[in-house]
Amino acid sequence: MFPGIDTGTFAGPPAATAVFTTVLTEGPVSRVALARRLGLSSAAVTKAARPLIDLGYLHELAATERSGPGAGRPASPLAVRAEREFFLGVKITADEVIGVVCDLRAQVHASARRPLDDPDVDAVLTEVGRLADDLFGTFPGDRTRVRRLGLTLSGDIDRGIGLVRYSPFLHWRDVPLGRLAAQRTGLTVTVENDVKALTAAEHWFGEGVGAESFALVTVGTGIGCGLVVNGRLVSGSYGVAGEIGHLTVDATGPDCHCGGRGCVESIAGTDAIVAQARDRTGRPDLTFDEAVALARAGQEQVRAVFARAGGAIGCGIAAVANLVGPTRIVVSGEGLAAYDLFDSHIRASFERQAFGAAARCPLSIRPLPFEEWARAAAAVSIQSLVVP
Amino acid sequence: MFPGIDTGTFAGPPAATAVFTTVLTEGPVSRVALARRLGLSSAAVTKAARPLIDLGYLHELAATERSGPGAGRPASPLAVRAEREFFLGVKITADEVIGVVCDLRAQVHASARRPLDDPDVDAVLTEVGRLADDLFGTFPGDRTRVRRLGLTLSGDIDRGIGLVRYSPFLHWRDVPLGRLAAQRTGLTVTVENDVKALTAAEHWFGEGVGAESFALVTVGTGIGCGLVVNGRLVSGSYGVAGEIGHLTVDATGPDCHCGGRGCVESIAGTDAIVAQARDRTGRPDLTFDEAVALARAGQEQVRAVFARAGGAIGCGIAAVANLVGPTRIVVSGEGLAAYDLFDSHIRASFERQAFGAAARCPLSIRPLPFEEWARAAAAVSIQSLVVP
DNA sequence: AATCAATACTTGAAGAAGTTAAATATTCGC
DNA sequence: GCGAATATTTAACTTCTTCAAGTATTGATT
Repeated sequence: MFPGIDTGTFAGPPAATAVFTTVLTEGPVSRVALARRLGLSSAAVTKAARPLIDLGYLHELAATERSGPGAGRPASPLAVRAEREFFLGVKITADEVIGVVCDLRAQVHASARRPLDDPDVDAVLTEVGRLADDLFGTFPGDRTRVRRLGLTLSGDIDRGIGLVRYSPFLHWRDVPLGRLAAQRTGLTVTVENDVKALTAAEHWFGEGVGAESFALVTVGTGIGCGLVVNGRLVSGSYGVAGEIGHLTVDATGPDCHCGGRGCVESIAGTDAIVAQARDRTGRPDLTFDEAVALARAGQEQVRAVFARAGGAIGCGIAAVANLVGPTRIVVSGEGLAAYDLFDSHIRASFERQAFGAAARCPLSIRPLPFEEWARAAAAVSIQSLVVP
Repeated sequence: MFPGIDTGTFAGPPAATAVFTTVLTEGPVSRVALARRLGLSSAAVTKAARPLIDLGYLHELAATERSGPGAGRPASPLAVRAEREFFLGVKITADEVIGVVCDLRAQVHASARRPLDDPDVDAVLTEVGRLADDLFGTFPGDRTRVRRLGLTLSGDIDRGIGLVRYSPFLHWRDVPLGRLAAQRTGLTVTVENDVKALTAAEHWFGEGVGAESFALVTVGTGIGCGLVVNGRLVSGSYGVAGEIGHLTVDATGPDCHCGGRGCVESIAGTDAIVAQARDRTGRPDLTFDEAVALARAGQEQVRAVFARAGGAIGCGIAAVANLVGPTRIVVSGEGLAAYDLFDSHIRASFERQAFGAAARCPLSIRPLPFEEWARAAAAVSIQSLVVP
């Protein structure tokens, strides 16, 4: 059972995978509850759990206080032994690499970042290696328990073979990043698109837990979206999916760099907001932060820019709700540092444009801690251990 | 094996279901090809196929001419015996019921329609019963081989329990149509939303065959969309999915009856087109057909109305491509009687607004034969036999 | 024509994964 | 301490699939 667990794979019977992922994502659960949840017999759960316990991935919690009617043997819930294994997660951006060490439950145990001034593949790999060293330096746990690394970056990625098909900001094409990073670090590497990783992380370890379908929207320079439908991440047949930033919301709106017109991003992207704020205030050197400050100070024209942006984002989110009907939607991203200026406009626009019962979809709007992106990379690495 | 095949269920081992659906949707295939396609051993395919052949659902085709390199035993491909079983499909609209009899491969063998002048549940059931009698009257095959009925109508449907939660045009709420129709007809009944049914039908028996993800857009009074993602029909957590008609495409556009603004439907729905055409021509009694005639005759103002409508539909379709990235998209529906007026505008708008590689998604734009909706109902019934 | 290599399919034994039913464990309320 | 209730384990059995070996059928080669 789980023959190759120490050589890097974790392929067991389907029931074992199901049991492990359920315990991992839905906290301590008793065997009977698992059996009901997964449609298995409790005997099957007992059998599936045994090797996982023996290998140290799961353990039994002390019997909990009664919750039911009264009588009966108390349950001994199964829980994940989070320190059984640790994972490196690294997000690569245009100007820095950000890394964390997480345990099996995606809790962060160490974090670090390094600047990046050369987009060359080799230079990036070197910095990733140094970042890993930095992380090992501050990581208080047993470093022999780190065997996996998750890498994320924006662009067109083939997760299956660890290939970066195209990265616009690093100017990479067809870089076999997974293989290269594995050679450098000696770790088992998973590569994934950053937004998809964040979506997967939120689906397994965040607000998306238990949702059959789920969407995560990131607001920033670009406006992106990751989708989980019927429990699976949506990838898009041509590599494009969740491109909420280029939905048309205003046929008479500004031209977009994508060639379209009135795209969400051309109204609500960071650059678009700055451009509009400069235009309205007549200050051609205004920065985004200054625009935020002006809006917070009550400058009506700049506030209107943010209101329009929030409205466009709301329309985009409503489009997601109308088309795929997710159980819940999380809105996040660096751009949401200006959270307070967006929130109400996003909600108002969403509620107006969501069709019928789709408006019942709960919206969480919250800024994102900086290391969350790296944590998502680690989360993808955790997934790759559990569901290869 | 397949113990209840004659009592209405068709639940066999997973491999058998997989083999049958693959042969059904992807035409005659040899056992080896099936094994490769499904990730099974050829032994498993042989064993799974035996009872299906014995029951008369599959048969072996004569060995085909060589296609490969040369040597080797020729394949005896498996094919579906289409006349093994027949299916009734009925679409219920506001003013008529349309029905067909299909074989296992969803080929139409008889078709009929009856007017409907009373939206009362009982009256509709009576007409469905009479329609079934009409169909049996003209059906040339063995009517004891008809055991299933598929019913479709627009609205909010729970396929699992055959419940019509809400039908706007019949003013039904929570009608257990599946149970009622089963009592009347003595058949095993499946109920499904009409657009979802059409999507499923196209996915199994039409242009969507083999596509991992697929979208079907219907243009008419309403503008709807059915989605298949990762091989499964998208249902929407709150019962809403594929609501392409209420995506915002023009923030400064007309108010929509849904409460939103600039929705696709408020620009490209049949009613919206008529209203705009009346407005532009100053003829308050203009009908849709007259508007089509004027446009075809070259009346520029009316042509512009159709152009704008096509543009809005193209934006909606681009939104689908950008968000879920289907392998292909079929555009169809009654409204496409005016196909020639829409086509180029839909394509142009789609190509402009589809992001990057999403524009590679092939678009089929074609009008829909009237009985296609009823055939889709039969197709859903076929599915319910194969995958209960 | 006989043989060989290639490919398709079948068979039977062995194994994996799950189920049912019965046994065991642990608690509460009396 | 006893019985009812609930959780977990165990063992026997069923079902499904694969593996390995064998059969079938063809084209190419001798």
